Amino acid sequence: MRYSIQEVAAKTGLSSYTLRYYDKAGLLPFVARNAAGYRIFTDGDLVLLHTIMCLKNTGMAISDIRRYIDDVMAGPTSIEDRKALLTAHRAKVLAKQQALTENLREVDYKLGLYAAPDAVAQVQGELAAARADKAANGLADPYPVV
Amino acid sequence: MRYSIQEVAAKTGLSSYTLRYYDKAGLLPFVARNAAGYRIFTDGDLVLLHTIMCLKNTGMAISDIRRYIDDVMAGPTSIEDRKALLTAHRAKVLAKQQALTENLREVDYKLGLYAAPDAVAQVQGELAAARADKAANGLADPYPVV
DNA sequence: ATAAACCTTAGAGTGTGCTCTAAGGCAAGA
DNA sequence: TCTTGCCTTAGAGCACACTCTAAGGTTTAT
Repeated sequence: MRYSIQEVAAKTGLSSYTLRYYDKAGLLPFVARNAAGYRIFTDGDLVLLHTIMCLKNTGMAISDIRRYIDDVMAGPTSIEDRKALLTAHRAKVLAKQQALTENLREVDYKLGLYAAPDAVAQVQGELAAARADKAANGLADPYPVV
Repeated sequence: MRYSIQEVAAKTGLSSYTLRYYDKAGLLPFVARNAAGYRIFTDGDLVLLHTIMCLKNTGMAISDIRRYIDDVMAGPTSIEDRKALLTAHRAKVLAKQQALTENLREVDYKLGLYAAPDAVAQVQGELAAARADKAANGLADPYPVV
């Protein structure tokens, strides 16, 4: 099957602007053109585009995705570079996942506090502590009077 | 304890530029000033700054963090808004975590392929399939000859 | 008193990833 | 043939989160 840029946009959820931007950035060197210069995507192109979106969705920079695509275009000789690229990327994603989980725990703690039956009392306690901290340092109270 | 902007920068890992940017964006209305206009941070301020970094690290936009800080300044009357804000944020973070995990599985699949003993053969197979896909659609082969 | 090292502000500049506009070519139906 | 609606490009514009510069005031040590 052959697909126009709008069809690919509909299939992937990317805008046609974004697809052209990716092409301009060197991410789509494999996409063919017809006699008029229109892009013609094939199913194989969609598989590669899926990989690109996968890397993008895990936070890889466009410049690094480009390096990966250059590797794919180069064939089997680039396997070592692909491995290095993806291994480094994988480590970054794992670190990000862990940080996300830790930070989310704190958000959950706050949410638990706000959902507690004595939420008002607890929040008032926090506010009192913050005011005491300012007073102990000889600083004005920045919290509006309730 | 009282801390200068540089001391807070060293403690948090944020630059002094970023701290001033956050202040300008309304994220630090609770930070006091001395007679000369210098910012004076207290330990209580660092707790709030930690919360700000926690929200930032989970991908919350500055404008939403500002709304949360406005809530904190307003005291217990804003508990419902804080709950709404954090609940919505939590859902987004969970969705992001899940997407990250799914996309990482595909990266891992690719890595497994490249690490396999027959990696070269598999990559050559992929390349052959991509070339066949182009040929089947009457399109030129974009892959350089090896 | 003066130099060095802080701090302040306003506002300009940067990097990333889009997002859109303008000007024009191509395709298909009335 | 004309209109409508695609497609193309180059390049401008935008949103976000910083990051830095310039000009000037403050603090501290010598």
